[in-house]
Amino acid sequence: MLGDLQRDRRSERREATRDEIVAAAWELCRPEGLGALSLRDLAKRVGMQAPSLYSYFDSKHAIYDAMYADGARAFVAAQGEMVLSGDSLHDLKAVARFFIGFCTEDPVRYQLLFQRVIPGFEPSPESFAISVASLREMQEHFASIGLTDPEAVDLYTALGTGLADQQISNDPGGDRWIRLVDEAMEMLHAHLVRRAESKRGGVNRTSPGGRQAADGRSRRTRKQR
Amino acid sequence: MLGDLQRDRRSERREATRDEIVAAAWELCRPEGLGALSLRDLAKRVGMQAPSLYSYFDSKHAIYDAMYADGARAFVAAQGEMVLSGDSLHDLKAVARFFIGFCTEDPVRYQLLFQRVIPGFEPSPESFAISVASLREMQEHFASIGLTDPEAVDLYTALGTGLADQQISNDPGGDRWIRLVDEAMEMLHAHLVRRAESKRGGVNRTSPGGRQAADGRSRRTRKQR
DNA sequence: GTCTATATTTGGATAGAC
DNA sequence: GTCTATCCAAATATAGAC
Repeated sequence: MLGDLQRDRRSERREATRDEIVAAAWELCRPEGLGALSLRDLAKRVGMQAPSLYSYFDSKHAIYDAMYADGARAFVAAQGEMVLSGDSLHDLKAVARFFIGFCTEDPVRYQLLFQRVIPGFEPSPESFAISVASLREMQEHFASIGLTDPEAVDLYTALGTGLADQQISNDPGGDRWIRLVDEAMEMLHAHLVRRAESKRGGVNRTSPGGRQAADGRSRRTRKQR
Repeated sequence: MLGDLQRDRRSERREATRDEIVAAAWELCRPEGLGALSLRDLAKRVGMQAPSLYSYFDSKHAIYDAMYADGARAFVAAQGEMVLSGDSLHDLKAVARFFIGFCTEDPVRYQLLFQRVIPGFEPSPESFAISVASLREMQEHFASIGLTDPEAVDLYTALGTGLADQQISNDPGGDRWIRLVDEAMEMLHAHLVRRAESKRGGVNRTSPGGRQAADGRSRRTRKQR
């Protein structure tokens, strides 16, 4: 039992150091992008010699992978903060604001999670599983407001990533596209209502207070932003 | 005069080789992204030794810059192929299809032109000027169909890049988002019409055959996708 | 677990013969 | 303009003392 306690303290310490390294890696990448990460610089920043990092990570890619998992977990956490009302337009806006906010508040994280920029790197199955779960959760949100049509969801994700991407690329730190989020969602909502009227099935016309049954189970498991 | 002729032949040859190098660089980047370019590999691919490249380019960044200029020129050329009718919805679709087609047909080019992925690289003023000119041309297209409101243009670019980006990241080689272009543009058009009705000024409700005076000179010169 | 020392590889870039 | 030879710097990664 005493052995157990010791092992616990040790692995806690170890975890803390790993987290410290990952945090330092983010900071190191912030100014110049993910490609600018080097083990020497990283070690210096946490007060180690470069080889010592190998006590914590097997390779540089393993560090990227830990960063990926970290970013994905941040996404899940932020997603948990969202409060949905059941009103489709309101919730469309809420989810979009959340997504664009998450992307723009840390462009490097966005780069790692959503773009393939490191030659040869892809997240491990374990890290990837985190983001898959969060995307499933997002699809459940969509379903809860009656948004089950795959094409409608695709339209939504295109709008969301487009706004985020333009904001990051062309007005970093500003709000030129962020402030268009509500208008964009109103546009989409109106379109989906019209679409539903002609096709039957789509978003709720008006949100009847209560939540709609999540009748449409998500149809795709494919990775999607 | 004879001297002139000789110099001409020589510089033509030189230009041809430069082009050959740039073309090889594109191919080399295609599989793994821009970060995977190395001078040794590049030289090997064109049948040279690495140092010989320095007869043609001063540095690796100079090669990226030539690639950038090449990509921007391709954009201009493709843009020239577009035929616009003066009908706002039709032209909205045409421009969007052009843009998404251009982006998705060569994701690495998209990466170089529209994303900052190489640590420390930015295009030279001369190369950048090419893309600035093409963006001005695009804004004139917008103005010609009465799309002069900056926010409307921003909404348009967000939609365009979002569709392109999702297509590249989540369905490379497919058409899952490409096939949504027309619907997206109809959505945008309807929105702008409604917007115009309440605000006065926006897109033409219906396209009166002839072109509308490009009254609204583009209000921003800022770089924009 | 951290260090020093070093291996190894691979970059980009230069010098100088031809 | 192209080559060989080489430099130099930086990178990842390993070995082994402490």
